[in-house]
Amino acid sequence: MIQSDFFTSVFQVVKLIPRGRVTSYGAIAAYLGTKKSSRVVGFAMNASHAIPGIPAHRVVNRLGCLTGKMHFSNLDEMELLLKAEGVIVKDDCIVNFKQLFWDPSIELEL
DNA sequence: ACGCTGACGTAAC
DNA sequence: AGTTACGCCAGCG
Repeated sequence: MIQSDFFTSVFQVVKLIPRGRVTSYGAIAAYLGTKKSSRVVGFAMNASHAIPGIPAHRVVNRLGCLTGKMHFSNLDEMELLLKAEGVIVKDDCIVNFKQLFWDPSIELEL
């Protein structure tokens, strides 16, 4: 185990995010059963920098805003990647976030 | 070794 | 209904 179980769980869920979809920290946290640990989920994403295959750009806050873009090499990186997948990003926020929202507690349940 | 902060979200006032 | 405070876990000062 390179990361803690919680971190690993987060990574697993994030890696399962389909292309062109996005999810929120809270959704992942809720899926893990610790919705109060949403902060830790975001923090886990920080560790994702060392993990290839972790589309952190697909993970945004519950408002659909690219709050984590600042942590990318280039601020436009996250936004660019999302746009490349068909995600409409305006003012660092996903316009059709509700439409592209991918909830693990729902998608994975089905 | 102790305490603060941090890519959020919910609860309480 | 809006604002403030708190909780979670781990990394870093």
